[in-house]
Amino acid sequence: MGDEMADENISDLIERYLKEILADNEQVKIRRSEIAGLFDVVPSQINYVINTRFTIQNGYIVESKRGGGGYIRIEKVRLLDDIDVLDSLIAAIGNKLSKRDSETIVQTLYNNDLINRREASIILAAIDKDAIDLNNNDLTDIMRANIMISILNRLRYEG
Amino acid sequence: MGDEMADENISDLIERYLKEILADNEQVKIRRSEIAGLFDVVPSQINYVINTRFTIQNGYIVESKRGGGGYIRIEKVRLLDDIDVLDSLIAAIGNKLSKRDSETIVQTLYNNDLINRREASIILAAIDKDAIDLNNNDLTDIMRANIMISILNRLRYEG
DNA sequence: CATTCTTTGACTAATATTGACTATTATTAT
DNA sequence: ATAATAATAGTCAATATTAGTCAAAGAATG
Repeated sequence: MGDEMADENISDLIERYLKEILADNEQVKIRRSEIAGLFDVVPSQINYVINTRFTIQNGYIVESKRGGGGYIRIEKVRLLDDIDVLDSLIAAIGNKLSKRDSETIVQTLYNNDLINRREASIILAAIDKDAIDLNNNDLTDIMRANIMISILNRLRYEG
Repeated sequence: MGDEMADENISDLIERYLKEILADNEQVKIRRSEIAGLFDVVPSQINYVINTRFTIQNGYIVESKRGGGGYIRIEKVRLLDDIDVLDSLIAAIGNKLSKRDSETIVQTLYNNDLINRREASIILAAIDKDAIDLNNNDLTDIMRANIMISILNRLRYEG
């Protein structure tokens, strides 16, 4: 317990390396194979580190591009102070979401000043039954849940 | 290290070069082989850059002529009014929509002041690959098209 | 021991780059 | 005029260069 550095695994080291850069920068842009080479791990371990340690819940958004000149960019975002509403809404959705419940959620977001009227309208259009219909009510509810969760995660941060 | 990775791919550099000219001019007229020579790439790469980055959806029209004195001209399109923008975007979507094209559309909406930055990112969240993924690329593109059209239609009367 | 977390690598997907071949237009020769 | 040649740009498929996914194996934890 006294010497706590010694028991870090490589994923932790990579996480620390990236977060040290992010302490001084709003974002870090890497070439996956370079970082993998630096720590002598397979490239896909970089994905593992990112998926487990740089989530939106932790205040990071990640984007990437493949092909020549490809990269992975990790960006720090400022999380909103009051995210409890979002957390509980996401938890309540689970993996299916009915049209009626989705409307309740949008209303809740509006009541909590997390979205304005126009944003509410856009969200409702995105999960409109005709848009996401799949000739299968269960699949439609799953799709609606996925889209809604994606949007709720977006609302976690400002900008 | 940190903010900048020096290595952008060449296509991005060519795109940036042309857009810098277009920032000050309504159009740019080039000789394909000259630009290719300038960036030390094969001439057909110029076509690749144009086809992937100067589409009508992004507000450019391209015309060219072969033979002696041949050229490629890229022209910024002036979109008439908001409804026209939305109509032409909807018409251009058809029944499938790739991630790349969807990003172009959102950029066009933003450039034409039809949506703000936050609305743009909500829309992108709604059509995010992970959200609408169905283990089937074709279905994902269809779903993306449906959702985008639904949102665009909403914007028509949302004002 | 059971469970969860980490590490690995084979396979997949997306994007960029290249070059051989084709098409069009202008210029030159007959 | 017409035909040949030169000077452009276009298309498409092969190859190269990245990152992503997933499941199995291994390690750590309780």
